[in-house]
Amino acid sequence: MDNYNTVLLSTPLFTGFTPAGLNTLLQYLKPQIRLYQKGSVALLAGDDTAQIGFVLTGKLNAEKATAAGDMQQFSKLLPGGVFGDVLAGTRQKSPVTITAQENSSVLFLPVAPVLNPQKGAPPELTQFLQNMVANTGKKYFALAQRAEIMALPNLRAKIAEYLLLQAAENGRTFTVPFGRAGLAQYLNCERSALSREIAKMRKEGLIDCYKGSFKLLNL
Amino acid sequence: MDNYNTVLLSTPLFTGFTPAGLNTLLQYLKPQIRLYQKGSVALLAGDDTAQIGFVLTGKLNAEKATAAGDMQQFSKLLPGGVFGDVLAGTRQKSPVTITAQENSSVLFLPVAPVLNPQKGAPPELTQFLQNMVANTGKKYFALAQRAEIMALPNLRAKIAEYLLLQAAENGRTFTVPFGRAGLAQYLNCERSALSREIAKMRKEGLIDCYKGSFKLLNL
DNA sequence: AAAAAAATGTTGCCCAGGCAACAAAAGGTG
DNA sequence: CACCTTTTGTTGCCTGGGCAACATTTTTTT
Repeated sequence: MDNYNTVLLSTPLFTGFTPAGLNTLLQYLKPQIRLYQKGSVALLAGDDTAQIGFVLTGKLNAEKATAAGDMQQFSKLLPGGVFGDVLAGTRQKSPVTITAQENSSVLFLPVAPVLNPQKGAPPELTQFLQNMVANTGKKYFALAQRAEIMALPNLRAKIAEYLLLQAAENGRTFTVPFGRAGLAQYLNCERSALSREIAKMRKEGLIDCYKGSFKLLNL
Repeated sequence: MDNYNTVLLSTPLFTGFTPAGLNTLLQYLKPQIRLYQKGSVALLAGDDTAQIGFVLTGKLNAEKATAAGDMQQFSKLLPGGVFGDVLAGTRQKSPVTITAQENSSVLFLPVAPVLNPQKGAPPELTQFLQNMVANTGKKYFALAQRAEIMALPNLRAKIAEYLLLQAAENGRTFTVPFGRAGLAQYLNCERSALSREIAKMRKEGLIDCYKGSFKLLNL
């Protein structure tokens, strides 16, 4: 029981929890642990689950069928990874399929007793509920911010907006959480084009950078 | 009191409510109604409110400061419009400013007693809580879908994906909720380019359409 | 440290689609 | 219906950046 406590506590849905509080809550919520063999499916696109999955061990993949019919990979889920957290509250069907890429174990937490608390619900439930709502809200705003950046009319604007937002959070010097390839994907542009434009901006004296580290010289 | 019940009930956050249930809930949540003169500010960017705003009468505007410093308009809020619904649960600062475009009245609902229910909370609270979570989740998925479409590599793909998604929900013949200009904005492309490509697709016999009505002939 | 693999930089070609400018059609309004 | 406004279609021009191909640097492996 206690061995995966630390994994759960590292999760945004359990921020602010003590190990004891977590245990109390888990006793109430009655989670299930399921094991998946490499290649088996933990969540199928089209399901409407009402459970949140927490990856305890192993590695899973979130995939999505494209219009072309092939499976497009999306994100990897490592221990501490969470899935279904946004979906579980809605009565909607999952847009993604989640498959075990290695033998994995996942803890599933039903949301019904969170959204529809029973007599005997522990006070910790409130914290979890707040975390759930805050978590989804944060994800929404993060996505909205990305959509806004993607919508900008040219590459220079995208880069500038992204860097300015980073600077607003971390000051004029900061390190981005992406490699070039990842940043290109985030900004929705070609990696080569991104390099080109960054080089141009450097030549113009707007920024200074080395790999993931950026310094804004001139806004 | 009863005159704005219907407005609230038309809102996604109150779906499934009876007028009586709504009243019971409101008595517990102790909403505030505020009046705004034309031009005054109902929510300032940077605030971290913990209230959900329901427009009862009038018309407000959601605006956002762009990197360039000017105010970019976003969406209009008419009676039945809701704002702060996603924000309220997170402890984040509002990215938008909301200004009254006409004299308006807004009902504010505090979320604290929803996320942190007190003794004496009515059973209706549960339904509202579920609506809140479902509402944010739905918005998240709607936005994720748009982001995915925007990320497609060319205009034809964007249009096709959008139409296919619509068809998946409504069948081969359907009407889109946008005019051409709105659709172009949603797809993040030029209106003229959209018209051009739609015309091309029509000539190729892929689709048939008149204004907002589309019919998919060949997938 | 040598070799292999992965990430990043650089550059030329070329076309999808942004932009502008105008035409045509559809909706209001008095 | 005559007038104005808004929405939609069409078309020519021109460029930003996608794409491919290769160079260089960094990281990992043995």
